Amino acid sequence: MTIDVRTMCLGILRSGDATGYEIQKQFKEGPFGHFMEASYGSIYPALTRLTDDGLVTCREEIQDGKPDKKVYSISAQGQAALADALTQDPAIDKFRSEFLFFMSMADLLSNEHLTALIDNRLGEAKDMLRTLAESDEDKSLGMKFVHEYGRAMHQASQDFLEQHRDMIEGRSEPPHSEAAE
Amino acid sequence: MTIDVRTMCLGILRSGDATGYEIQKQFKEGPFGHFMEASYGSIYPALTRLTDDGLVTCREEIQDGKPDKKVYSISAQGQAALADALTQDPAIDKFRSEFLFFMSMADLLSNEHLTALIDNRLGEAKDMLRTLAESDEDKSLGMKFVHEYGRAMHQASQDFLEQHRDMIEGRSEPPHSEAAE
DNA sequence: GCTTCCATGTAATAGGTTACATGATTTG
DNA sequence: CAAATCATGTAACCTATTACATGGAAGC
Repeated sequence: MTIDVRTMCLGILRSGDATGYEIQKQFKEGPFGHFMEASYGSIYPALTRLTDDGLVTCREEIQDGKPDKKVYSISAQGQAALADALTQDPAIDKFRSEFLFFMSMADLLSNEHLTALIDNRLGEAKDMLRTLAESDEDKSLGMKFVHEYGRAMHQASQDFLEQHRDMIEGRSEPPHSEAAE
Repeated sequence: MTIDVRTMCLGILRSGDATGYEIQKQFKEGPFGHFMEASYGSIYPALTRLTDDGLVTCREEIQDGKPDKKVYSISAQGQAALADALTQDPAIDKFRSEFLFFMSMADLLSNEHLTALIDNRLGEAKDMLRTLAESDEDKSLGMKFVHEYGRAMHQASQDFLEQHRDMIEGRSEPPHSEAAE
């Protein structure tokens, strides 16, 4: 059994009550953002099921303009279910990079294209680094650890790209369609 | 449109003819292994469709004991389709780590468990590093680049874990069920 | 003798994403 | 005035994984 969205939601709720909307933000920008993800389409059904199973409780906060807010809290049973999930072995880390796929075919791309790709990737790394730097509130040790890990990885990525981009840029001419063959 | 298994197969076939079986190995151990993955269940149907669409050609090699080998080659149309796919913007890199999810909940786990988790993760990083070191044949520039990138990242991961594991290990007692609260 | 490697393929299933539907309020 | 933010939820779709089915040969 692999960690699914339900379990991830339990994990997020452990650091405080939240709405589905807020949980999604945690996946996108929060401390979990750099190694997990989930969309509304999976989060809302997950919260419904967690409620049905008694793993979370839900209180509704009526709001004026917006739709009523549903604030979820993890229950004792939820804590237990989470602890139980942590009994299994974690799946191997997965990294998927279309950027690297593109780079592996560098000889099919023009220098301008390669430069743009690297600049974009570098921009992403810097965005992540900034996001991580911003969310610097008080956290549990575990949170600090994963936070620092993320920082280290994105820094390493940035460093690598800056130091090795010339390896692939500034080479021969872009491949012409009608060039010699 | 995001890079799917079909496109990835085209990319792999660019560096040489291969069977479905060999392609899967490239995803698992080869130079693409650290940033892409695919299983037989997706590779074989992909190759069938690529053949139907004329993007690859297939020649059968009869073997004695084993089932006949189907060796695939990328065609001119396949080259074009690949080049076209590289026109799109690559999707943002995705990293998914159940290991980090576990670590973020470190306060729910015993020191022994945390130690085991880190040791396992470290083992994986070392395995990857070894695999990358082995596949050191002659490659294109692009291949070398992604190879070095992978090396750098796994090295950074290893370094981080070795240098920061004490941050999370050797702490207070594992959470007893009946301990004071 | 058991496991792994070679080798191809199919079917059931799961899991999630994308797009849709709705709508007020705030920010640029 | 347009876009983003807040806020929830459903349904169609897609894609890929898992398990299954088959089986000889080679290595441990």
